[in-house]
This record gives sequence, C-alpha cells and structure tokens, in this order.
Amino acid sequence: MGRPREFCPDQALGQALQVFWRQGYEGASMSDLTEAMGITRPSLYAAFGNKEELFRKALDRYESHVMGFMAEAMRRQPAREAVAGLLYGFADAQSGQDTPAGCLGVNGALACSEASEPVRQELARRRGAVEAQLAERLRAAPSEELPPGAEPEDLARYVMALAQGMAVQAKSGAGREALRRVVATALQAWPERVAAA
Amino acid sequence: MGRPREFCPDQALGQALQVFWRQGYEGASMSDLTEAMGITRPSLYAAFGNKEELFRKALDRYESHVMGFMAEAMRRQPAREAVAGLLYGFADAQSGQDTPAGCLGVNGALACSEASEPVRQELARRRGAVEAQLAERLRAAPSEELPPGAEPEDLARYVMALAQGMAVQAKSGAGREALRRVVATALQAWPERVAAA
DNA sequence: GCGGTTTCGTACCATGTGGTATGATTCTGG
DNA sequence: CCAGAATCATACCACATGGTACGAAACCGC
Repeated sequence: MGRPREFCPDQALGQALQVFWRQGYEGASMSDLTEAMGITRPSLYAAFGNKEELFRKALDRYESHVMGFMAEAMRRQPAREAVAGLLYGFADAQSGQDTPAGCLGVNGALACSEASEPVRQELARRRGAVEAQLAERLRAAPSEELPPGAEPEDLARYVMALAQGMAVQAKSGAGREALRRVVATALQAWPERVAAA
Repeated sequence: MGRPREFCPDQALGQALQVFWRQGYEGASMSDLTEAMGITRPSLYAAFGNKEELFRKALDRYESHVMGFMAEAMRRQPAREAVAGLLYGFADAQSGQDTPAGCLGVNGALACSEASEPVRQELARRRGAVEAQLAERLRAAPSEELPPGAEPEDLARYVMALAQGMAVQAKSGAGREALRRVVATALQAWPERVAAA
C-alpha cells in the first residue's frame, strides 16, 4: 500500500547509467543524475540508497545489458574466435550511436579524489575479473590454437589492454570503423590456422 | 625588486604534476595541490594563473620530462624498433617506482563534468597528435618493414590503443613486468625480418 | 471515510569547491 | 632610511556538492 511511485526504477537507472557512462562517477553530480532520471533528489535516495549504490547498480546493469555479449563470445571455438568476438564486441559497445563513447568501467573512475577510491578499486577489480576469465578460457584451449610462444595469462592481459585502449580512443573521438580496424590489425597477428611448425 | 618568493616554481610544478597524475584534473582539489606544493593558495594563483593553467603547465612538463624518450624512439630504424622503443618506453613510464601509476594524459580527464570539457578535449587532441606523429613515421618506412597488409594509420592507432590500454592496466595495479610482457606479446606478431613472401 | 503507509516536492544542512581581497612582510633602488 | 614593489599569510567570497527533514499528497485495507 502507500502512494505509488510515479517513475519506473529500471528506466531511471538506465538514464543514470548514461550519465555515469558519459561523465564518470565523480563527474556526474546528483543534480545531473536527478535531472536525467526525471526524479527528485529524495526519490532517488529512497529508491537507490546513495550515489555510490546507484553507481554500483548502474554498473551491474551495464555488465548485464551492454556487456552481455561476453559470455557467448568467450564460448566460441577456436580460441581465436573467442578473442575476435570479444574484441569486436567491445569495439561496437564502445562506439554505439545511442550510448556514450567508451566504456563505463574505464570512464567511470580511472583517476579520482581519495573520497572515491572505493569506486576506483571496484572497477579495477571487475576489470581484473574479466581478464582472469579470459585467461582461463585461453588456458583451456589446445596450445595449437594460441599464437606460438605466448602464455595464456600474457595473451589475456594483452587482449584486455587492447580493449581498454580502444575505450580510451573511443572517448577521444574514434568511431566504430576506426576501432574495428584496430581489432583487425591485432587479429592479423593471430594465425587463423596453425601453420606446420 | 620586491619580496623574493620563498619557493621554487619548477619544484612546485613537479609536485603539482604528481598530484594531477595520481588524481586527475577534477580529482585534484586546490587544497590537495597547495598542500603537496608547500604553497599557499594566493601564491599558487600568482605564480600559475588558475587551476587549468597549472594543469596545462604540468602537462607540458610531463611531455618534456616523462615523455621525452618519444622523439628518440620514433627515429629508430627499422620501424619495428621505433614501435618497440615507444611501447617499452610507455610501459616503463607508466610503472615507475617514484611516479604515480598510469599516464597523466589518460588519468587526467577521460570522463568529467561539463565544466572540464576543455581539459578533456585538450588531452584527446594531444593523444591524437602523438598518433599522427607515429602514423607519419610508419608511412615513411619502407613497406617491407611493416607487417603485411596493414595500413600505417591503422598500425599507429593500434599501437596507441595498446599504449593507452597499458595505462589503464597500470592504474589498475599492473606492474612493470606485466606491462613489458604485454609489449612483448604484441611485438611477437610483428615480423623481425621480412620473410620471403 | 478513516488510519496507516509510502511517495512526492520544497526547502534546507554542513562541507568543500575554485578563486580573491587585504594587510603585513620583505626585498631593491635611490 | 625611506618609497615602491612583489610576495607572504589569513580570512573570506559565492557557489556547488552529497545528503535530509518535513509536511502535503495519494494510495490501500478496513
């Protein structure tokens, strides 16, 4: 019972996500957020807790909605296809027409005041988790599927560095085509089929 | 004439650089800066103008001191050596023991409030300038020095993406050894000498 | 229709922000 | 030793920040 809320929390969260994605955690003020969400300040606090909790919820939504392609991409065979799926997926997600440029996890809080350190560390942690997931995927692959002389952990870190670098480039103005060419350039080095050693 | 200043502007600028490098443009408050510089607020404004001008001066100092290796690296022969010099140089600069992790240009203002847009755009512009410089270097190279089937512009963007990605990784906690392995992994794809086509 | 409950909107709080006015202090040139 | 000039330190400004208190409004079960 009680007075029914006049906004859809999910839709409001989507708007908040856009703001955080574009301006980062500290760069997004409560006024920016409430305005974009079409909500008053107390409504926001009642529904989402505080700014940090709201950010974490936006982050969850980002991972499930925008980064949802990752799980399927990781499962592709052979390993090269998995990496290609990830990199092209990142490139597209970072250069969407209806979404801000770059990656929420990278834009969010790379550098920040000491007050936001917890947020920064959480984002670093999540990036590490994805990298570990990819490393595991590559470790499970037959060694013939990997470029010769590369450890799965190093490959995973290399692929993630490329993805995060594309996020920086996207935020700097690089378009989808440019990002896809970056991926293609990287993939040229990864043999399509194993040549006779 | 007049009362002599009691601090060394160059040394103070060095301290300011450290703070901006660690916390970014918006994440660094005037109080953070004055405290690190050992200077009162009015002294800072008298000597450096305002926060944005101070940042630009710190940025200039960063480029000339920390990124000073770039010019020499770009001139190396063949092209692969130039790229290797750049990437290892970036890796080392981003993982110094006495300097903050990552890259000032990337940490500085990837995402920010609208008020700092000029700073963000300036950083994006400078990243683009370096990329253009590298593209020109690669365009001048004999095509046998480049990996087959890659345009100089795409290669340059790829290399810069990797550098910026390493900056994100460094800020996330990756150490020098990890970054150098990322570079090594990338360079394995670049043929040391041209195989007979 | 009434009590209980939840949300709404306004108006507010303490604190921190970038930036300055001001007067005391310390130097140089005459 | 004094006048002018530049820097010093303190105290302050208007404004924005994240976060809340509070009363009116809108719903449900009885």
